[in-house]
Amino acid sequence: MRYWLMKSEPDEFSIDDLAASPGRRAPWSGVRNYQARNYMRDEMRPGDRVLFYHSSCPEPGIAGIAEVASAPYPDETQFDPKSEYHDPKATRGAPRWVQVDVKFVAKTPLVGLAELRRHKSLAGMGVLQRGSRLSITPVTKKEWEYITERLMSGS
DNA sequence: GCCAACGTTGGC
DNA sequence: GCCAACGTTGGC
Repeated sequence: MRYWLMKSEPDEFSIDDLAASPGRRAPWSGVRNYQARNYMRDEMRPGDRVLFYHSSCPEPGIAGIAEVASAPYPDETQFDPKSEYHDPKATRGAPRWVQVDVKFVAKTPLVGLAELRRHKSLAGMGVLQRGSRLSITPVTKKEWEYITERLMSGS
């Protein structure tokens, strides 16, 4: 099993939105970056654990935990001319973008970006790298345990 | 709103 | 294949 961090703008789709989705699950659509797509397509497996990160908002940080709940499959929005995620170069015969389903596990006390930066053992995390914009990044087991056991416990 | 950093595009 | 221009991300 692997661990991931996935960014979402809470104005668009928050951890609460995921919790309120039918079956507490939703497709992670709209990824339009090749590296992030490749993570979903090549490396994610159902059951992988996800840190749900809120970005571009007043309090950026990890807001909850989710789980990968499907294999990758084509993202429908790429075929839809009316979607903001439409990709004119994608065809059903040769889809370009994929998504996975993600399932709600828990909402947690917010672990803010400044808090994450405070911990040396998290300094290698993708989301903390200078200029990092990647919406999906791998998380190591050690980082996962550090965050869930030490930064999310109690409070 | 600003701006640094990054990814993508397209002319050559 | 290079690289300048452009658009986007995302923290502040």
